[in-house]
Amino acid sequence: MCLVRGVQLTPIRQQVLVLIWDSHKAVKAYDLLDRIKPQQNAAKPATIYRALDFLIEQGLIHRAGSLNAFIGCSCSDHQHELLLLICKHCNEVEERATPDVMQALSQEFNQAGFTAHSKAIEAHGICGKCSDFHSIS
Amino acid sequence: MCLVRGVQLTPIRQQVLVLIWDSHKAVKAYDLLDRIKPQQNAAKPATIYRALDFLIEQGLIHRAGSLNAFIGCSCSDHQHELLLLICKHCNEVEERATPDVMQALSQEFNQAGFTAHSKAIEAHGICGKCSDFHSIS
DNA sequence: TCAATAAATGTTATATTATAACATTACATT
DNA sequence: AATGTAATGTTATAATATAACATTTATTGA
Repeated sequence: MCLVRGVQLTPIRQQVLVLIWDSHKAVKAYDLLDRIKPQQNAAKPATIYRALDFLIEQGLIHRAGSLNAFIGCSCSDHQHELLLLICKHCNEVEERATPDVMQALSQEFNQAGFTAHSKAIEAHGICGKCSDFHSIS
Repeated sequence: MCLVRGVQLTPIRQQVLVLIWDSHKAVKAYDLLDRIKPQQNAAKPATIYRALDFLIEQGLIHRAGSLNAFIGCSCSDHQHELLLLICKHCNEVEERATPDVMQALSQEFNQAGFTAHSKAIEAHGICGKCSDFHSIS
């Protein structure tokens, strides 16, 4: 994908991307910094934030504003405007493409005369797995 | 409203709320800290963050996660799950109640088996006023 | 090819945002 | 008055993020 776009997925950027995809939880920048140290001994905050900026620009990850954390984008090649379902219990983040919601949103933008460049929806609550577990036990 | 709920809108909390409502832009915590100093000489970060926590709990303000900033909630008495339209040009934030979007969202939660406790939608772009201005000039 | 340019990274420092932990005060209830 | 609770004061520090400038690496174009 990066090849096609003529941008470089350098080792640092790739390592950060892999670390983010290592779990389905939102990851903090400084956790990434700690975890990239074995491979990038000289890594500093700027190292991470630059990689994050790049990955966000390319639509490969999202910033979860409500958490000050980052999460891989599972639909990078098509639209990556999506809904993040953040579980308070297991901390996993589910991403969903939401055509209906997005269409309703677009209408709202039109009504408001607003030109949207980016949009983000974040919901906090309890995911299916965790509520199943609780109701069983 | 706070009376009805049996919670205290103390001077500090009220002053913070007023300061937030002083503009329709999202306000940073440390700006609030500076601006409350004339009235609350002893104010420290904790002073502000405690007031902000209270106001968020009561649904009187929102945290705009994508900005690390805070904005008054114009619909505190009914549902305060809403859409924030953040203008990159004038920095004003318009809030809109969005029944259609919220309904589509609820369906999405059902499908995902997700129990939502809170939801936030933030859009970045250019507001009507600013795009009018640009197209005229 | 090689100089010029641009892109990425290294490095140091610091700015910004937020919370922890414990002390004190204010006020209500018994 | 004693007790409890909510709010605030106070000090310190943690966590998140960027600025600014130097150096290295990749790309381009003569």
